[in-house]
Amino acid sequence: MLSKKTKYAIKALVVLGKNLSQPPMQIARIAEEEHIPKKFLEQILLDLRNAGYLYSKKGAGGGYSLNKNPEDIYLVDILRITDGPIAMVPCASLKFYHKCEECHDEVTCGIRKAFIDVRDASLKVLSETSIADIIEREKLPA
Amino acid sequence: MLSKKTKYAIKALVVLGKNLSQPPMQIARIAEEEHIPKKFLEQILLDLRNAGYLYSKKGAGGGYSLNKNPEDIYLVDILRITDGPIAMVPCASLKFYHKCEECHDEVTCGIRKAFIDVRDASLKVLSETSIADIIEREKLPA
DNA sequence: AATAAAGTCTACTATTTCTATGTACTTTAT
DNA sequence: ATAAAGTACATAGAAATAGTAGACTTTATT
Repeated sequence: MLSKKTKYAIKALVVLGKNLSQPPMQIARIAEEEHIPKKFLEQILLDLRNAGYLYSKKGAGGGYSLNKNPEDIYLVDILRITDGPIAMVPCASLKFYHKCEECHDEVTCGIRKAFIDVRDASLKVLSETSIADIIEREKLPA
Repeated sequence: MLSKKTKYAIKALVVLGKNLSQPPMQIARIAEEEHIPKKFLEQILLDLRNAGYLYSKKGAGGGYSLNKNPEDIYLVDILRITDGPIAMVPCASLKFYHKCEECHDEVTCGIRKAFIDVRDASLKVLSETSIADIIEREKLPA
């Protein structure tokens, strides 16, 4: 399951993606609109900022805006920042690989091989879906 | 991430799948071979049994064996028993669907649509991979 | 019939991870 | 100078996961 952190991150990016040409948007406003606890959202936006996806401005009239085009922000990127690995087992992870403690022999492990396939399948979708796609889909009928 | 419960369940099923023609195997032996806490494994095997995947026999000489062919036990089934939903958001789940609390309008929700795609992708792999496949893969070179 | 070897069932505890909040600090516009 | 914002770090609270305990039932063996 996706953590709330990640869900909030995606929601915030979608909101900011709709706010492109406007002045930066305050945390408090995003929090209110999306029903996200403000202090929690602060942390999340900071993570996204430190990862290069957001631009922030301090002081009066400050706030957050996207630092990339919505077409160039993919779900994989966000998930990896907020939730970590995409794979369901650490030994099948590309970016957060580490050995499973109890594993005898990783090379022949059939479980690992199966979950590498699962990872590849979800990775494909997550790498093809951008914030722009999500915004676009909200305009369409179900 | 896969819970340890699920990982243990898969390992146990694989062991039992290799034990097909032999007499039932004791929990203690599976636990030892796979380095799984025995009492924890008891619960897991019980779940798998109650779901119809294992046959059990009490008393001296008792133990567990598969109640289906390894070819007919798919990863999806196991995950759903031990971990629950395959989807990453409840509103995109087939078997464990429920509304996301904070969701305004599910029908147009772009996040939901994206994660339905993700679910379909992983579901496909998980529904195509059986215990027999895992056993088969362990025999192959990396 | 007695015994020991197994699984069953329910409840509980411990640990970890996730979610959220609190406080003090920095930057910037007015 | 002041107020409006973000930044940083620490901590608390809640929920899920992992693991443990103990009493009970069934069955093979003697």
